[in-house]
Amino acid sequence: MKTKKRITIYDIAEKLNITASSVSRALNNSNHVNEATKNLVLKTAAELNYKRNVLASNLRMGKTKTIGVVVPRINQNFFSNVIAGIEDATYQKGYNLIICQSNESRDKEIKCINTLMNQHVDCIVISVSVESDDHSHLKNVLDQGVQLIQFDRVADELETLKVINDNEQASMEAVTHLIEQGYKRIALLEGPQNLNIFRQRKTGYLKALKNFNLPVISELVIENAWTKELGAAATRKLLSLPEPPDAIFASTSDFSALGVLDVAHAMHIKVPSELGILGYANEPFTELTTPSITTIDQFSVNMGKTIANLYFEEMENKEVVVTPKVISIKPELIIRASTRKKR
Amino acid sequence: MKTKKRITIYDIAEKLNITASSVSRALNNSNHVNEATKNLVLKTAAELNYKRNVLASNLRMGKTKTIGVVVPRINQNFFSNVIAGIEDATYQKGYNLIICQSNESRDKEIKCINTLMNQHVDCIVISVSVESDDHSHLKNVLDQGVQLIQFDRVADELETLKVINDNEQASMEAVTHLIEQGYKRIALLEGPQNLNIFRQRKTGYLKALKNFNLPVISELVIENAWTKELGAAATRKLLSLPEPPDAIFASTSDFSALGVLDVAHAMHIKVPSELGILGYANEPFTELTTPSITTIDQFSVNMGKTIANLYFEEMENKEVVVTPKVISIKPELIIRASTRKKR
DNA sequence: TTTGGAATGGCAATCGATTGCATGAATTTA
DNA sequence: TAAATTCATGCAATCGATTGCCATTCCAAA
Repeated sequence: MKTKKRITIYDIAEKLNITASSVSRALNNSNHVNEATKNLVLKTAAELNYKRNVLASNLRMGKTKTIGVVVPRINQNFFSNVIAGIEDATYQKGYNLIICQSNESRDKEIKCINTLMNQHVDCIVISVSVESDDHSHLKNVLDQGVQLIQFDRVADELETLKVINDNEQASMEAVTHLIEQGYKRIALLEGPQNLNIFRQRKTGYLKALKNFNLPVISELVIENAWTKELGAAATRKLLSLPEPPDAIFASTSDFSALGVLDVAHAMHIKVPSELGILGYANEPFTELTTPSITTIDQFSVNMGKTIANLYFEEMENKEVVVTPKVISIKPELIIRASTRKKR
Repeated sequence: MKTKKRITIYDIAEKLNITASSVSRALNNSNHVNEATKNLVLKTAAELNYKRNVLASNLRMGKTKTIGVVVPRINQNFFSNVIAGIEDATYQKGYNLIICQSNESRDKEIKCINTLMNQHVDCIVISVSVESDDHSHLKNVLDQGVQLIQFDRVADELETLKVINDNEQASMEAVTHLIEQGYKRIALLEGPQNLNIFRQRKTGYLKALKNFNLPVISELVIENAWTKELGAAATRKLLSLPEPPDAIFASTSDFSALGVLDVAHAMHIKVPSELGILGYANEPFTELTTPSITTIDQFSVNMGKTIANLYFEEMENKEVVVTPKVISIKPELIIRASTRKKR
């Protein structure tokens, strides 16, 4: 390991017989240096292959051009897409990304936040874990003066920048679609209601029913069916009711919709003629199942880019105190075979 | 933004009427402090909610407890799984992860490496982009004394730590399986041959044919068919041959296998009876297609953990100059419907 | 000729934590 | 009792970059 000593501004200064101050000013394009020396410094810096020591710079400046991202799971399609979007946009501005996963655990989430704060990130982007009810750790971030942007799963009560989907609207459109296809007894698989996205989706479901004067049948609303397994279990229960549903809206995820489909297959129930299935998130696999699954696309990569750009905008007019900004992205219903009852 | 000033070791020192040196020693559990003062410092630090300024520490120490990861695409299942695995293992050791994506571009890859080097990461983990033939930018990393770990797609000629899959073996097993199922004219969709993983998979294919004394039919080997679209195009070409293949090994990815399947469906060719299909990577969707696709699992999350642990091992015995270590993970053939010709 | 101001650039402190060396006290050994 | 150790702590430099303040030079206006 022959670690040759890195070139510093002092090396440049020495070579040019000036002080480090001037070198620094030249490199930062300050107008407190002569144009000639500025060029000289730039030229020498290039020659010596000088690289600014960001560690020193960060310490001095108190900022790191780094954004911390906390998601429940990195390897979940929606989240990895959002991250890809963020990376794409931040990269262009010379920002770095530190990624943490909370594994849906409140404890780990808190630790992630602490780590990121210790790293002095300039901004934290988070989609909260399912366990996180109390958001004091997020409040801390704000108190420390660090920018906080929530996305997708957000804590409503915290006044932060937010980038969300219009879950209610999407859900309403989805259920409306089911009704228009002629489904009459529509079941809802709902997610943990402490997360607002799942509450909103439920609201959309209820509103759609109301719009068409359909009754809300409580036995058709299943709590906490947000994994493939839970979705399957819920479906078994639903389909063995005296009056089973003729459609199931897995408002939690495409994975639970997949559980529904599996059970339907196993019970030889025809989809979509006997049972309509609708998922959420437009996971890649939804167009590959037989039948393909109708679902809702959240424009996840785009969401990531929006988050990044929101941050940069805020940075630019940081003096102006804006009311907490919320950007809502309208998701799109992707109609596929699993709900095409009418031909 | 009421940024209360952070507590530093000087604040603790002042409060206890000692110097910052002693505080630092106490916090670092040095044995150059009295046990009593050490405890006192620890207690006061906790009371004042002291957090070490890692920026300052990093500058002084010249290391950052940060690992940089460069992958072609964050939101590709294999890579996001590997990242998840790395995160999981590094998190426990208090390390951070900076993630970059090269987007399969050599230019971007170089920029990523530079960024990470500027950030003084302790280690760079990379799976090279398809465009990267010349690896001088990686050599640079080594020259600067930064640990470099390659995985999956590796530059053979660079003497670094490597974590790879035994592609040749896996490929051979896959083709052997096809032969044993009774397929006789087995086509190969191969990837860009500048990447060693694709060369190895081809070698495996050739070896399997040889083992069974089957001829290599050059028109059944299609170059550069590594996306869904290219896989589909290749399939159309193959199936319109005077003597078409009875099986296609999409050695590049499950996506190209998906392209094969699509074309087979469109041409009303029965899978697996008339055409066997075999993919690579065990993407989640492969068990959801009709028929489900036989593929090769790479234990991606586990691969990530292996990478992280390899780094930590190396750290511990850094004095010992070990010959560049290569860890090869044996992938597993997942046999599904798309190749079950015999019943 | 004098004065005022702009343009340059140097000095030194600062951002916090770490650490080699020195000092002085306490303890042990001869 | 004197010399030799050990132990605890302080001092000051260091890691590089940044920046407020001051000093000098030079030119233009009065």
